[in-house]
Amino acid sequence: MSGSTPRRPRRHDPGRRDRLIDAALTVIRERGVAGTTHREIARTADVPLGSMTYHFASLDEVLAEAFTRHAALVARVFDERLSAARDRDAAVEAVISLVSDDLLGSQHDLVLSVELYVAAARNPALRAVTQAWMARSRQALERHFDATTARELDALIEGLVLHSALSTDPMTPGQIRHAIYRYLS
Amino acid sequence: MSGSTPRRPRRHDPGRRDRLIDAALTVIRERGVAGTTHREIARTADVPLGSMTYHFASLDEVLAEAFTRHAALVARVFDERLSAARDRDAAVEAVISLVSDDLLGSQHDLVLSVELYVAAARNPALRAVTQAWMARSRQALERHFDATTARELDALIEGLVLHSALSTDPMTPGQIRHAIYRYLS
Amino acid sequence: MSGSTPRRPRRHDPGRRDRLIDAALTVIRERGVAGTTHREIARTADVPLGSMTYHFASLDEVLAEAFTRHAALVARVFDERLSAARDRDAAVEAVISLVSDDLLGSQHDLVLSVELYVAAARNPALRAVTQAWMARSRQALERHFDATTARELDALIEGLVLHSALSTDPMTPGQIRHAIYRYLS
Amino acid sequence: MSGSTPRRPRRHDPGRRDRLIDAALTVIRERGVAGTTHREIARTADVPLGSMTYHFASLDEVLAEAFTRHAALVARVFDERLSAARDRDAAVEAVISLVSDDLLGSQHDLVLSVELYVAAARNPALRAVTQAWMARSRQALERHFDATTARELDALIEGLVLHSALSTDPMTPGQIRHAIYRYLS
DNA sequence: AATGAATGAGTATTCATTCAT
DNA sequence: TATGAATGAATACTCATTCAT
Repeated sequence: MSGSTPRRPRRHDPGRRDRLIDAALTVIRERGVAGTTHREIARTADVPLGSMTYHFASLDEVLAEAFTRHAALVARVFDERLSAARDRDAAVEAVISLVSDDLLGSQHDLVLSVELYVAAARNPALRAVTQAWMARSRQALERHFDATTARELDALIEGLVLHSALSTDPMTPGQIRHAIYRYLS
Repeated sequence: MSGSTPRRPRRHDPGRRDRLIDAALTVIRERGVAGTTHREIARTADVPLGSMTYHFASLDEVLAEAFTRHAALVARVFDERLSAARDRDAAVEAVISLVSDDLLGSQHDLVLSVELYVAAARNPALRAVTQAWMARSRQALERHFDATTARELDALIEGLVLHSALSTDPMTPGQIRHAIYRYLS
Repeated sequence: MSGSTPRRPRRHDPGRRDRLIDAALTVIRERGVAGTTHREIARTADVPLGSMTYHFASLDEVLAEAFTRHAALVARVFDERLSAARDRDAAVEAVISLVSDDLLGSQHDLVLSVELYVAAARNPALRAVTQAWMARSRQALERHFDATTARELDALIEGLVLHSALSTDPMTPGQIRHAIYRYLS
Repeated sequence: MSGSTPRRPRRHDPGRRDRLIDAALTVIRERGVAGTTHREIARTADVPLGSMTYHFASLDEVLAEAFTRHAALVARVFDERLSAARDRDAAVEAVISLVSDDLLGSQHDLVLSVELYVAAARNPALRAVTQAWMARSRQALERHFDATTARELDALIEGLVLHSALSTDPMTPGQIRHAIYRYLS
């Protein structure tokens, strides 16, 4: 308990707030929102507890910042994949690889997203984050698909990801491709 | 301090365990898994705190029982809707009404389901519950659709429900119908 | 810090709530309301911290109970002194000895009373306690004096006590007697 | 996070220490000594937190300065009222109007005074302030009354003020006048 | 001369769980 | 069989004060 902690003389530390947000994302991934506490984040970032409440007014603020960052990262991938597609066929491929490679590839972010959904159900501040995020991914899809299709496709992607996230036998890339093709055919 | 507590003389109370599970579901719905505590459940069921640990070995046991019951209720609706369908067309209508009426109709159970998904991500005992549930709804769909279609359809349903649950403008029944038709066409 | 605390195996302890209220009064006397914390009270009563919040919903509740008890004790002395007086002269003597002996005699209760006054200025629950107490002491005085005199006398008593409490040279019994005589002459 | 904080470019600011003392008095009035913190004072004065410990060695120093200023203000009113009185009758009127108008007129200073009394009970530095203050108001009274009368009158004033401060039905000016007349008759 | 950042001790409160009756 | 009392670990958050810039 004691003796193992090396001295930690780090008075001047610009960018600490930033590192704390990253640490929060790590903790949410590993322990869930329910297991995300000031202490756990501080420990993960190797920072004294008091530092948390210096940089953030409340734990909710930390969560909101963390999820905002997560949503921005995922949304960027969406944008990049879809803006790189030159025609509809390429867009379909982009969606498939988005789900197979980006979303399901990293167990990590997948759990994060689901955590965010649930947290948003109780926390209005977080709900704003999810909604902005949903809107942004829909817009990315609308580069290539009409509004109705974009919306439905977005829901299908959500379902495929969630299902795979929770299943013992998640869908293979081939199965993902099949489902999306079928819908978009 | 006195006078406000109504008498509660219920020493012999068969079925109390049962009522506690229902109370747990109520609390999960209203406060989320994170806000579900022995105390809150006991208060909701109007039962002394000590009664909780008398009937359940741990809070996790309570959660598992509660979610098992919830899953059974939802699965039953799935079964009933789909077994009532005489042909594929009727099955398609059944799926549509399942989503529009049963799942989205009651905000209640919708939140409950998402809560379960996330809780399952951390808790192996709960994961078994979700998986049994997923398997069962897939089976119900397989009465009318081939295995691949059933699986994909199940994911689509999930996505539509989740999306609507979190959106400020949830899909209308007409939009739900459109999405499912399109997929099954 | 450790090693000096003897085992404290006291699971069954009826009357604990009561002892906690007394402990709270002790702490208020010694440390002031500002220095009265759950921890300090628990330590004084030699009881685990968790016990405090088991018996009281909040620290304010503890304060209210403690001051209510204090007020009741002081009011009782008032009642006894004054009801023992057979005529007006005896009543005057009773008031004098009340101030000199009972109120100023014990530095203890004197500080307690002033603490209560200030706490009441911010805390409506405590204000109710002070007001009930004021009313009661006025009633006791009204056994022997008309309403106006009772009220004014009550204020004079307050002033004499407060002044003496804070002064480096508090009034002697003779001076107290002189002041009261002069007013009642 | 941004945009809401108005610019505050006040590097050179003589008289800041002074403004901080006034801000402290404001905070004590509104939140009590218990609620008076570096942060609250800095916020009230619209000054960075670090400025507090730059100008004052400790919070106690701030309190002492604040109360000293408060006592000086009240004492000045005492002096002015009483030095304006040309004879004993005028002095009696002066005392009455002191209590009715100056002390009870402004709820403000009334609470402040009582706060000071209690704080003084625990804090020797503050006790010196109250005692100097008491001495000074007694001196003012001694311009017109003998030493014993001055002392007793001072206590009566204290009692009338405290009583009125805490009562739901504070004394009317007429009642104040009656009490003081009776004592001085 | 002045301040934003940092920190560690402390606060009220919640809670799962244990235990004596 | 049932329960009120008890407990210790944990939680979010506050704050006086120190320090590097």
